[in-house]
Amino acid sequence: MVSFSTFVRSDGAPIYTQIVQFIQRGIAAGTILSGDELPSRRVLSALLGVNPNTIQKAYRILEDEGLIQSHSGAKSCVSASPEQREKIREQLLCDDVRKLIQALRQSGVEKAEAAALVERLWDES
Amino acid sequence: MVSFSTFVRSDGAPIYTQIVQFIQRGIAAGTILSGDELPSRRVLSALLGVNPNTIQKAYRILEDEGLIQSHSGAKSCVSASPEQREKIREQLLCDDVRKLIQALRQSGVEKAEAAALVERLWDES
DNA sequence: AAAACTGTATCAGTTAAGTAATACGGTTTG
DNA sequence: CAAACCGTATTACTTAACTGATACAGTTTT
Repeated sequence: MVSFSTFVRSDGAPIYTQIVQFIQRGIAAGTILSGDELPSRRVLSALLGVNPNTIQKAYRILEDEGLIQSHSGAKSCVSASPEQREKIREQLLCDDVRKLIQALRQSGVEKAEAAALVERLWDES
Repeated sequence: MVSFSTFVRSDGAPIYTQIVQFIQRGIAAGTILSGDELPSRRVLSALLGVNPNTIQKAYRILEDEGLIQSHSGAKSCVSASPEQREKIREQLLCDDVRKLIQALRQSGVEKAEAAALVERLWDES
């Protein structure tokens, strides 16, 4: 069963987006494995204090991406192949890093300072 | 006069937010200096192809932060003290980097790999 | 002074997010 | 079989974000 105990609702991003990313990153990290059962829409909605439709929206997106499978009546489960996992990991990482690089460049930061900043702040979180 | 020639409208973030960040990062980088005139609401809206109200919203935020000054009838101009500049630079950088670190952590990336990734992707953009 | 600019304010329209209630059919469990 | 769960679908409402159009008063420029 996929655990949401480490899930933290953060900034202004939509909840369903945060849920999608939580699953995606869990798969990328290897924390969430293929075959793992997902909490039902009703259970997770009660757990996170949101509407079941919000969970459904997130699960729907993940299913469209081929990362989970849903069968009417039964619990949904993760179904990410190793190829998908590696692909999504690479994509997530590059997207995140590129976004930071663009921001730092606009702030006049150089390559060396950027890398140093990442290492310095890594342990403070 | 503050130039928007390097401004590129990117992802799904609100335009007024992107404008605010563009100015903030320009000040942090030293590209935009105190005393520089800003394009008027109408001129910039025509330049970027958006509504004047969108520009007004961005300028209003910057004024509330004390980074620019507006006098009814006259052009707005940048008014960021060196202390403000350093403060905003530190804040922007840390916010951006911390956001990345949190994302990479969730994806199971280690500190060394993160720094290496930043350096590797730095020259590809 | 007149024209052309400027910032400011107000109202309206569209879209998306989030919540809510309800219903139906399939699967699992006792 | 029956109860309890599951996924799915539909409709409606509220709120905020974002954009758009217009009008008004002050400043600059000629």
